[in-house]
Amino acid sequence: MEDIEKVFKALSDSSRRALLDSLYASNGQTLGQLCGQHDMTRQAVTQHLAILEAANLVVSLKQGREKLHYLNPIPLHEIYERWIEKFERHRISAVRDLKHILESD
Amino acid sequence: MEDIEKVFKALSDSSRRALLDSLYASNGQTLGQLCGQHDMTRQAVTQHLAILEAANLVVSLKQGREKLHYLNPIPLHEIYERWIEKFERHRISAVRDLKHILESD
DNA sequence: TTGACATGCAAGTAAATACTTGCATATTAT
DNA sequence: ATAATATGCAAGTATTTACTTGCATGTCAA
Repeated sequence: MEDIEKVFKALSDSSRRALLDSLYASNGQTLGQLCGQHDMTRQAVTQHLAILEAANLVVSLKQGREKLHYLNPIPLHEIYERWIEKFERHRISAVRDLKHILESD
Repeated sequence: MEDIEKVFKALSDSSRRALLDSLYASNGQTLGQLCGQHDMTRQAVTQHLAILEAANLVVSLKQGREKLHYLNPIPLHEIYERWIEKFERHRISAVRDLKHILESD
């Protein structure tokens, strides 16, 4: 799968976005800590984290028997460069044009 | 479904992202024109466009027997505000910190 | 008004996805 | 050493999703 495809698919699930929010609030959490904040089984959290890691949105590091999880903002930056920036550039005028088009029916 | 959920799900499919690219290259295309550029059945394109419309990424307008499709950049802006901007703010330092963390194992 | 064209609608199928369950392995503390 | 803790692995299930198929409706041109 293409890299950016993995990122979008990872972000398309609300449980995974909630995990990212947890890590934004407190970076470097263990699997157990993340489980404590979300109403999912540990295995579900593990699988979601694996998808986030495959998308490179999360980087993990084993320390003893614990696994620490860190956010990586780079894939979000890539989405910005590919899918936000160019639309953002003409956003105001594009919305104005769109309104005119829709009014003319 | 939450609004931003619809947007992420809409963006998580490569066929739909390709349709957005087509509309970015040439806004206001009919269903038939979009079908001509993508190796999918008309019905598949219709269903993808319905998902893009439900996410408000595309706005359509019937004109006679044709249906015209226009990009709407607002949902992308909302993703930017909710999911990109705040990570972007500390991106450089966050990546530096991440490297140090990963080097220390 | 008849035929060609553009799109709509809905049921069915196959594949992908999220989640569960049960057991296994590795690390730390007593 | 032993028990508690933290995580890994893998098979099974249920839901969602993408896609196909077939027919229906609406619009325009000759």
